[in-house]
Amino acid sequence: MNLKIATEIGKCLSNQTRFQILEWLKEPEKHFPPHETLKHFNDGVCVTYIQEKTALSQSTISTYLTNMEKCGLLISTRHGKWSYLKRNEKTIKEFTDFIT
Amino acid sequence: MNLKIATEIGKCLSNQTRFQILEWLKEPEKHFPPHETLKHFNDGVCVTYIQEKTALSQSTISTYLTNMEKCGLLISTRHGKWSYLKRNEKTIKEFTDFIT
DNA sequence: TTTATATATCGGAAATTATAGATATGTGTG
DNA sequence: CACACATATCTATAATTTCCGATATATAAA
Repeated sequence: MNLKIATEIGKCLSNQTRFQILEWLKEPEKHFPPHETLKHFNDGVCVTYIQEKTALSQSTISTYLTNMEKCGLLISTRHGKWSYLKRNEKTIKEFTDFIT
Repeated sequence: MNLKIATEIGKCLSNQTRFQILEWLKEPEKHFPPHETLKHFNDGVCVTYIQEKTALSQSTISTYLTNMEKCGLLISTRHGKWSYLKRNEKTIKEFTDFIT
């Protein structure tokens, strides 16, 4: 972790919706309905579910999630036509260690 | 710690200068000259030293530091005409716990 | 009380971010 | 291949943030 990346993460955490998404993804089963095709949350939650819950537009949420992945906060996995997002606990730890 | 305050902290960490200040304040003696009047760093570093090191204007740094104090990242202590800033480790810990 | 120094606040121009709609791309299905 | 659906990217406008100079306030010293 370095200052530049840490600041990029800070930018993601400077918006309530993005911060909220990171919180929701701590416990996907508690905040999202089960996936019909994929029977588990091992790779996180699909973009559509996250988008519906935030009530922001699809393009906005897609951009948010892309940026959160770019700076390492999230990990994206594609299964067929769906993208699933989960927390990247390794980077999150590096970030909190960097602050502390 | 709650989402709103955590996001305010995120805003402070979304700017490289502010993030850098928080890092410098981990080890004041390493990054700043000794204070002439105050013989220790127990209450942190004065605004002027921080401002000089960043090379941004006095008004900008003053605003930065005020905001960082408002959201709980820093603690401000006045000694005479100087204000000294130090990290608020308690809030920082609450923030990192909130993320994790 | 006047002056000098340290910090805070105000007002505004420039830069960046937020957010949406339109469109493009990727992928499974008929 | 054509279609439907999930996601990504492009473009543009509104909102927010950055950052400064000017000015105000607080405190100490003369």
